[in-house]
Amino acid sequence: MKIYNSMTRSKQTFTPLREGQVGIYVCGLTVYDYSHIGHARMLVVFDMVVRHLRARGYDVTYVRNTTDIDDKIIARAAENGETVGELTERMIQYTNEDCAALGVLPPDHEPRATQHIDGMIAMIETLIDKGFAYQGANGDVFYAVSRFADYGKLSGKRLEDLRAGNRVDVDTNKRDPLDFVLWKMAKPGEPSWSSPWGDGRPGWHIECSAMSVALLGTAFDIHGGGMDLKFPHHENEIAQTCAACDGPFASLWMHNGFVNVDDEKMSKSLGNFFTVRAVLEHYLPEELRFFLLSGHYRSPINYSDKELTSARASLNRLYTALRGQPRVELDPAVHAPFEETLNAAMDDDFNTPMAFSVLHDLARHVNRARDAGDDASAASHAASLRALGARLGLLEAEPETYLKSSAGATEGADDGAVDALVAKRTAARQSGDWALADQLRDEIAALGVVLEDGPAGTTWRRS
RNA sequence: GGCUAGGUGGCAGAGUGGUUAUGCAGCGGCCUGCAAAGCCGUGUACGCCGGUUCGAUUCCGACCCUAGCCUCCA
Repeated sequence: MKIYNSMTRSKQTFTPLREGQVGIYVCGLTVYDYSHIGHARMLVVFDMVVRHLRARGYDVTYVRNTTDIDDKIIARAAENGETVGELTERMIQYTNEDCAALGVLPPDHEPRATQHIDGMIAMIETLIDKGFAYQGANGDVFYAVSRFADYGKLSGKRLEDLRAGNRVDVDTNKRDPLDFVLWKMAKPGEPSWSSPWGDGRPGWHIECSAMSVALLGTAFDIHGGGMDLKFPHHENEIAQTCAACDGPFASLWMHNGFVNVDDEKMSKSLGNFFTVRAVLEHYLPEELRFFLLSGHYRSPINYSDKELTSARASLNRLYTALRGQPRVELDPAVHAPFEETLNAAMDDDFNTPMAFSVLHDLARHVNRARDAGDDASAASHAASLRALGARLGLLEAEPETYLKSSAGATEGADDGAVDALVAKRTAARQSGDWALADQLRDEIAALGVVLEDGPAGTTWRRS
């Protein structure tokens, strides 16, 4: 298996530190608001990665943290007139709901920053003892970036360049403007923990260093997160963990690309911000998952109605092939070549677009066999399609249910009402009243329902 | 300005030193009461300019353009 390593900027053969076992740590969410489709991509991408590693026989320990203490959380809680705990608990619940909808399996460990404060304090103490950190005049503890020789290696930046392009306000508490905070002294009324330096709370970067070390040890296989986390977050994590623990940290760094809207980065100031729940008012969760995996995980993808509609069309084709196919055992002779192709695609740095083409290929085989009257072949190809779809967390719904489902409200046209209209039209067709039948079809179409007259009768689906 | 990714047919999006990606849309055919779905057929795409090569979209160099990061951020 080959995976692109952001650290070396090349695809490399993946060899776990311990044979057959993979430890993966992914930077999760800061829970102060609903999750948006950018978060969804990160969640879905690493879910896909973990699913594939497991399918290939690795015993995976997947850790995805939650940042539940942070400036924005404190500010938002105050705004809402609720406690930090109430806000974060609520947002974690919402995120879990989003994950469940998107077929994102729960990680093995979901540490929260506030559960690991002791580990963070211990790590900061070690960094101070080793001369990598110091307390500023205001009491905050900072990491001395210049002490860490490899600083900038991941993001390809040099300290001089960073200083040259520095736009950070001069902070007289720091020795170097690039130094970052490890421990922040509490302001009155803020949540705080006692520490050797006084009451305060951890800086963002130390959280992930402490949590990853606590759950996976100092050295583990894969560290992931969004593109934007590469600098400074991951750079700082490396500086912290390597300095504190005297050893190698993550072997491989994976970064997923962004979700853009109208070819621009999503941001609240541009007003092009989409939360997962807002999108799910118009599209099925599986459509969103399909869209998020339809491009390579490192490439940017552009969110738009057109793209989501296209995902819907693809999924309709796949489910239509599955529709009416009996569930049979996999036929190894049929399945092997397709599975091999899918594995080869996924083994090559998780090439999901190519994996998708295997799914479409299989759908064509199902349809072709069905049209040729070869029911056994159609059924076994359908079994393969289901199995390989499941590898990607797709096509696991009952086709009939999926095709009749709709993201939005069905506006009074529930399944029963549609069935009744279809029955009426069937009667008209049987009596040869094509005019009435066509009129009824128009009425049904106005409800967002497409009819398909087949030899076994009329079926319908929501478009 | 520095760093990092990219520029592929109408759209989206893989990939490859010479042979079909795939999906959507289009066109023709089959099927259908008509449709829909499906099947079959159908597109001399690879930013620009040089170079290497028998041959480059694929390798090398220059150029142009785009995006992300350099500030909280998936």
